[in-house]
Amino acid sequence: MKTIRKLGDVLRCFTAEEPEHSVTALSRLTQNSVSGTHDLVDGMAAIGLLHKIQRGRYRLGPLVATLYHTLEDSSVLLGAARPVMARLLADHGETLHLTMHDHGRLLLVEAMDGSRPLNVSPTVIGPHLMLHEAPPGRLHLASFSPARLQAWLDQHSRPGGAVISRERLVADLQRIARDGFDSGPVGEDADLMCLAARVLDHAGRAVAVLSMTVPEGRHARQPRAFRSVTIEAAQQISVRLGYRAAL
Amino acid sequence: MKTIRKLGDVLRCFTAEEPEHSVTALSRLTQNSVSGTHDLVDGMAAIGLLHKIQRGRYRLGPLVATLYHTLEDSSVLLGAARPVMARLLADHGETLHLTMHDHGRLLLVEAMDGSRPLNVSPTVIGPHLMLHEAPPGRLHLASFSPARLQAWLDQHSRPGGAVISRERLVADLQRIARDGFDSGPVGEDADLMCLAARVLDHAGRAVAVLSMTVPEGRHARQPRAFRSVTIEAAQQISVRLGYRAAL
DNA sequence: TGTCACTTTCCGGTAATGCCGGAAAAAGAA
DNA sequence: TTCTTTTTCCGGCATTACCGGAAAGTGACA
Repeated sequence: MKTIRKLGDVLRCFTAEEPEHSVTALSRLTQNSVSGTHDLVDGMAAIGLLHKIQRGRYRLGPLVATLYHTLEDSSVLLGAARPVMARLLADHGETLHLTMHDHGRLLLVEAMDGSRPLNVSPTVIGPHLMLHEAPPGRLHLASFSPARLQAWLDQHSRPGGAVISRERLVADLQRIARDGFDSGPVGEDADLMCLAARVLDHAGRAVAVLSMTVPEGRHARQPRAFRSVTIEAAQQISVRLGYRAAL
Repeated sequence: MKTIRKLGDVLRCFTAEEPEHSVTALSRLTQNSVSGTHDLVDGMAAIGLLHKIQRGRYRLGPLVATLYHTLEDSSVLLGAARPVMARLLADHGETLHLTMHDHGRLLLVEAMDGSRPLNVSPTVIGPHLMLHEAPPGRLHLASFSPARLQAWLDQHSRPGGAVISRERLVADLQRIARDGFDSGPVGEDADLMCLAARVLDHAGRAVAVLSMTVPEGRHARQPRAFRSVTIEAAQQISVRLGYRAAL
């Protein structure tokens, strides 16, 4: 299904930072011919996935909004997570994210903006991050099957490498998988501390990750408290999904 | 681009009422072979547009949420409409919709739930409606080019027909285009009164329709007031988009 | 206004691949 | 278990997505 993969590549080019693209820009980004990209983009605009503002200016289209509304109405995960996240936000005012992963990519399902005078921008966590670069992604990695993890590592730890020490990462992931929790900076930014906890569904499968990202200063004052409220909230979501802790 | 059209067809099968489908169900709905549908759905799940819950149970996927968040952050229309709609909701408490259209289909961009004891369900307006069945869609039709309207009519007024009187509809559309406003029931439901007004962008093009749907009883009491607040709100959105009324 | 540089759009030939029916595998139902 | 239903896999064929090149369109600049 080459067409669909390309379609996905094109869709992923549209981000909050770059919400608008021309045909040539997309063809460069996706490494395809201009004319081929034109056909693709034209089709996507025809079904409403993209919207053609002007000659050669494309943005995400109205179908995205339509689909999102049905997702919103029907997603058990969102339904379970929203109230818990809202409560967490009300209590602590820190920036929150709910993520999933998809074929080695981090997907942002829900983001809530912190309400404090000094708080973390909600855009720090997003699809632009490699999985291993921040706690949410590492938690996703930690729930990969061994074979899948192998494949991911083979793909990303090769040349000069995104992953510096493969052995180190694997060891970390084992610990993370055991705890269902990870914390650390986001990428290289030592001013941020991201705390991430696993969300499990009724069958005990890892379906998502809840994370709270706070300024390192505030975190340093009471690290254990932050850790426990994050884990606690993630567990509440899991329970709402039908997970029973003590089986 | 057959693949993309099919992809669109599949996506549109997912609604708030039917958020989950099996492969065979989708193949029936889209009138394609089971195996072909399987390939398609598999690919869509691979890029995250769909999510495979279990063997043969598909829902919309996390990519939809991700894309929506970037749309939300970047869409000038949403940015302009949201505050106006929120204000309108606060003032009157009636159910609101912001729609666009796409190749003869009604697309729901934003919906806000009424806050009164008796109010209209937000699901009455949606992609399931034919364009001519409710005021928002008629307003979209009214801004079609003559040729495009011809094509649409040819397609929908044929056999025993969705459109009963073609001449009547055309006359109505001319009036609607002139006023930038339409009101009437939603489909056959005479208990509902939907008031819809056109939203124009900086270049004076019709980009969306704002509508307010109220119980007929409340509407009958002060029809002119409802009409004017709806038109007023739509104009506010247009102005926020850069439209200048008195050119 | 005319020229130039660039981008988008159109178009036809061809290699690739999406599509289909049929078989196998998996999951329930009884 | 056995039977039924649904999903998944597979190979061959026809369709079509893809590409390069040409044409049309757009904006910049003098």
